[in-house]
Formats: sequence, structure tokens, C-alpha cells
Amino acid sequence: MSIDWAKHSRAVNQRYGDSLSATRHIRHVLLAAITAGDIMPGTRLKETELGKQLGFSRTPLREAIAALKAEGIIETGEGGSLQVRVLAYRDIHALYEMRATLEGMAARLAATGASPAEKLFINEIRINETQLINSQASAAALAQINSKFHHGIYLASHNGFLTEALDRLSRTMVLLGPTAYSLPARIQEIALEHDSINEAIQAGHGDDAEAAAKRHLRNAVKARLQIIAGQQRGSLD
Amino acid sequence: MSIDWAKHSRAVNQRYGDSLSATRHIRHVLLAAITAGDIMPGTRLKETELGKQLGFSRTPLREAIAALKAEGIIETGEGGSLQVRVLAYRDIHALYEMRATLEGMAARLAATGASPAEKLFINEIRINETQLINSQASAAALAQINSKFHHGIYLASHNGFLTEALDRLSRTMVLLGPTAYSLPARIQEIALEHDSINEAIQAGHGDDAEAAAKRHLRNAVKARLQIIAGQQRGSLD
DNA sequence: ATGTATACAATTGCATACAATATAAGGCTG
DNA sequence: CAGCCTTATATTGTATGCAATTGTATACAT
Repeated sequence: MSIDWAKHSRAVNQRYGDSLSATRHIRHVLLAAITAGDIMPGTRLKETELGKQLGFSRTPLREAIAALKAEGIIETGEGGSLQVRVLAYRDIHALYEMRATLEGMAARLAATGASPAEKLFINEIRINETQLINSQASAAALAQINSKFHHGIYLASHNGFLTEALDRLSRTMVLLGPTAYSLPARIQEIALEHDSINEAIQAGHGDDAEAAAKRHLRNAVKARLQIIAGQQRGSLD
Repeated sequence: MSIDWAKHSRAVNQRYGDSLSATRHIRHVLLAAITAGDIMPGTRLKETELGKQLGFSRTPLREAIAALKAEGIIETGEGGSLQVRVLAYRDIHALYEMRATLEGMAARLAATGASPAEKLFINEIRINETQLINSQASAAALAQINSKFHHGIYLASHNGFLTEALDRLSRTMVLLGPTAYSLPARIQEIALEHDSINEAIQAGHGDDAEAAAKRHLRNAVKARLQIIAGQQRGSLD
């Protein structure tokens, strides 16, 4: 069976406009397909086939892939074959360890350096999230508002390199599969943890914000491990 | 005047072997040229010209450039023209702020989690550095052993994402120009600061290691600002 | 003299074609 | 029948060519 590339393509056009270069368009489409779970880690990607399906020649496709390789989303196998990166178990810990440090840093900087407008913006997202949770929104919608909340904090750190590093980590995280919003019990916890972070930021307490963000991430690993344990696909693929 | 690409090409072959794909080879050569200061930030890169000089067609060249764009080393100007990324003044602070956090994290992890062999290895590099300083080695040689020292700590953190993020930052730093080893007074300070970090790691004191690394980076920014002030090229390029 | 429009040159973006290499299958030999 | 070598096929790596866009220079008008 084949993947519905047209759907992802439309989504990318809607999000970024249809004036993207082929290379950038393809990059976003591939990321969307991986995020949606249409392409699982370990899946082999064949240039000719992909190019035909996407309706582009191999040249822009290869450039998009070169960028994704530089980001660590796609890797080359032994014979130069391409595949979606497979994360090892210890990578999960390393990934969350990094995110804990960087999210902590971002939260601290946001608390101490965000403008009043930025703080209001973050608070608004937080309120929005509560409404969505109360209205039993879908896991996808919750994951999206969650992204917004975190990204708002990244931006408020006023550090472009930090923002980019965290964005990159987020993109890498999609390799782990479904988000924690598939766990009903975790949703309420997330809300509380986001509240702690938000409150510390609003109050301008750097130490508290950092600590709250780190706590949040520690709990996130735990939830992730729970999901993985639940999947129990075993090691025989 | 033209750049001596052959020199960089040879250096890359010597370092990585001559079996690299054209794309990867070109990527390393470009990085080397930027690091050496042969190509300054803001310099416009023309594909046709570069390809002819390097002896490759535009296809692998463009793929290498796509990777460097993803890394933030090369950026596209308004009209899609390529140029070496120009860092703004505030980028310098953001960059060092990031490095301080990540180097702190790496030093802490190295102190608490490095294997005995890794600790010995780091210590050996540190001793080596002292010898080089005492023998009045060149700035380039000192910069190289400095890289080794830091990279050794990255690896000892046992966190691949952290190592990669720090490597990436290091590559971005070459955009800032000459290293602090051009300042004689700074060399002795660096030795002392490295000693603090090393001692904390050897002793297994995570807090101390992190603090020492952060101190080291704070002083590094100061030295960097001094260099920039000394250059005083003004803002009229 | 300055601002603007138009034509031309230069450069990037994309596609196709070719070369090299890896994978897989089939036949041959021990 | 098993193992290995040979060959055919599939896939990646590289080169070239064309189209579209952008930068630049010159001429004209204000």
C-alpha cells in the first residue's frame, strides 16, 4: 500500500504557502509523513520511488534528504541506502536528558527575560490548553497546543540557538512514535506541570521555572517509557 | 585572488581518507576553508565558480551546501544567493550562553559517569596541553589540543545528542573568526580553567565540574569580546 | 542630475541522462 | 546439496543541460 502524499503536501502548502521551493516542500512533507507515523523508523526510502510518488525529480529530493540527514532524521545504511533513523533505547534517555537541560534553560530565560507581551502570550496559550482539555479535545489537538506552549517559551528565551536546538530535538522526538497524549491519566498531570512552569515564568522566578521544566521533562520520560512498555512489540521485527 | 582549495582538499583526504563521497568531501573542504578564514562570513558563494574550482559538478556541491544550510553555516540571501552566515552581535552572546549550559552539562555528566579509562584519557590530554603551552606551541596547535580536551569531555558524557549539539556549536563558532589563543594573556588563564574542570571530573564532583565549565565559558566570552573590540573593522563592509 | 524602466547577463532551481556500486538470483563446481 | 562465483538488476552517486528568477547596467524621461 502507498502513502497519501497528497494529503501531507496539501497540509504543507496550507501551512507555509505554495511558493516553497521543491526542496523545502519535500523536506516538510517527509517530516509530516514521519510525524504522522506513515513512515516508521527503519523504513527504507528509495529515491526513485519517492520522487515518482511525490512528483519531483531526484535532485530536489536528494537535497531535502541531505538536510534531513544533517538533522539526524534520516540515516544511511551500510550500502548507502537511506532509512528513517532508528533510535536505540539509550537514545531515548539521552534525548530527554538533553531536553530537560534545554527546556530548563529556556524556562529560566523566559522567566527572567521575557517581555510582558510574551508572558501574556504564554499565559494565553496555557488557558487555551485548559479549555481544550476540558472539552475532551483529540490527542492531536492537545499535542499541537502543547507544542505551542513549549515553543512560546523557547522564543521568549530570546536565544535563537536554543530555540533551534529545541526545535531540532522536537523533530527528532517524532521518531519515538505517539505522544504522551494517548495516555488519559497523563493529560491531567501535564496540565498541572505546565501550570507550574507558567506560574514561575509569570512571576519572573528563574530558578523555579527551570526546576519546574526539569520536573516536567522527568515525568515525560516516565510516561514515554510507559508507552514503550505498552507497545511491547518485542525485539523481533 | 583565489583560494588554495587543493590544500584543504588534501587535508580532508588525510583526515578522513580519500574514499569519501564527493558530497561529504566538499562539505569538509568548505568547513575547513571557513575555519581557516579563507572564506569570511558574508562572502557570497557562487555554485558554478565553486564547482569549477573544486573540480566537482554542481550536484554534489549543492548537496553539501544543503547540509551546511541545515547546520546554519551557510544561509541564503534575499534573492536565493548563497553566503557564509553572518552572526549578529547578540548571536555571540546566545552562542556562548548555549555553550555554557551544554558544556556545564557535559562536564557534570563526565564527572559522574565517565569510565576510568575516559577520565585517564581526559587527564592525559590536559597534561599534553600543558606541555604544548610550555613549549610555546603555535596558536593553531593550542586550538587543536583545546578542541580535543573539550571533545573528550563531550564523549565522556555518554550522550550522543549532547555531543552532537556541542560539535555543531563548535562548527558555528568558527564564524566568529580567530580563536582566543591569539591572546597570549588568555592562554595561561585557559590552562588554569581547564585544570579546574579536569580536577572536578577526576574527583567525580558533578557540581564542581559544571560550575568550572560555566566559569570557563563566561571567561571565554569576555576574551572573545576583547578580540572583537580589537578588530574594530567597523560596521561598514 | 536623479529616478525609473527595460533589456541583458548571471546565477540558482530543477530535470534528465549517465556512471558506479550494491544487491539479488541463478548456475556452476566441489 | 551446499557454497561460491558470475551476471543481471536495482539503486545510489555524479554530470550536464535547460528554464526561471534575480541582479545589473544602460538609456530615457522627469
